[in-house]
Amino acid sequence: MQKEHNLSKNQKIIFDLIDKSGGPMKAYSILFNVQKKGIKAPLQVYRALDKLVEIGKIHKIESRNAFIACQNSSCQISKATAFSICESCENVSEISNSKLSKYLSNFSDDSGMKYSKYNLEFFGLCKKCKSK
Amino acid sequence: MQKEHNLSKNQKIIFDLIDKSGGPMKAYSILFNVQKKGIKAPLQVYRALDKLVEIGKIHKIESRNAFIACQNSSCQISKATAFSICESCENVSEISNSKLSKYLSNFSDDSGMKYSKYNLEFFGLCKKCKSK
DNA sequence: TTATAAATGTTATATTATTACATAACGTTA
DNA sequence: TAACGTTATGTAATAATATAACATTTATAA
Ligand SMILES: [Zn+2]
Ligand SMILES: [Zn+2]
Ligand SMILES: [Zn+2]
Ligand SMILES: [Zn+2]
Repeated sequence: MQKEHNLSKNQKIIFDLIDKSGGPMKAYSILFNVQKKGIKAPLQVYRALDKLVEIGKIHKIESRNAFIACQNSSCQISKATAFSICESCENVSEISNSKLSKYLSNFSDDSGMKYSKYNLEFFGLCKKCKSK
Repeated sequence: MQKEHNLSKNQKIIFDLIDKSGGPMKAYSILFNVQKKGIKAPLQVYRALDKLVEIGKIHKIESRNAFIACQNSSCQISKATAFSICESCENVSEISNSKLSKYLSNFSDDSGMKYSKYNLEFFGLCKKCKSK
């Protein structure tokens, strides 16, 4: 059972926007879209984004400086994320593959470092773009 | 046998700096450090960085907006990169593990997407920081 | 209630990266 | 060598991404 997070007003506005968009959104595009709802400053957006990332409702796509709603109901803690990114249309989707996540979560090398978190980004061409 | 890339003047200055630093460096810190050598503008730095990334002499640590010299002589093409990052001291090292790279290079899911590239970042505490 | 933490509002500023345009150096081959 | 195309450089301006600092309000809970 997951912990229920009661989102605050700004957090809810911003999460709903990202979630409905169905894809990755950039911070200033989010800002532009929520100005009519009274969120006027970048910091208001970044604070909500930080919190949403922290509780796993969204993830940051590091290579794109963009944020996407979690598409994987079981990953509320954002400690093990994997994405596939189309380099042509920039479509992004979250990879939910238990073998992969098991493999990476258990990965260790000879550095003596214990990894508590990872983020993996795969790049390529999606079906649509490949057939063009 | 790898292709020999003759670095241009600016590319060489910037690669040498990053390489000697032994760790990740940020673009504007690089800029500051090479101003005495005549490189005065951000764009000069970013152009050299782009080229160095393209030919695999350096990699970008996406989660840190920083650049590190390739520590793995065999990865001149930057298509399959993995790093371990200490969240306390920000030490970064490139992971060179043939099992891991084989596993990820061959990874495919049911999306019909063929992945030509990946970047993986592991996070945790390094030995030193753990024992503090 | 009272204190504590979490969230908000606002202004300013810092950091990271690109556009646009002009010039110079380099490598190839006629 | 001369002409051509490609790559690299120089410079100024600006765009895009993100945080600092400070004041106030709202939610949580002892
Ligand atoms: Zn997720
Ligand atoms: Zn695509
Ligand atoms: Zn490398
Ligand atoms: Zn450390």
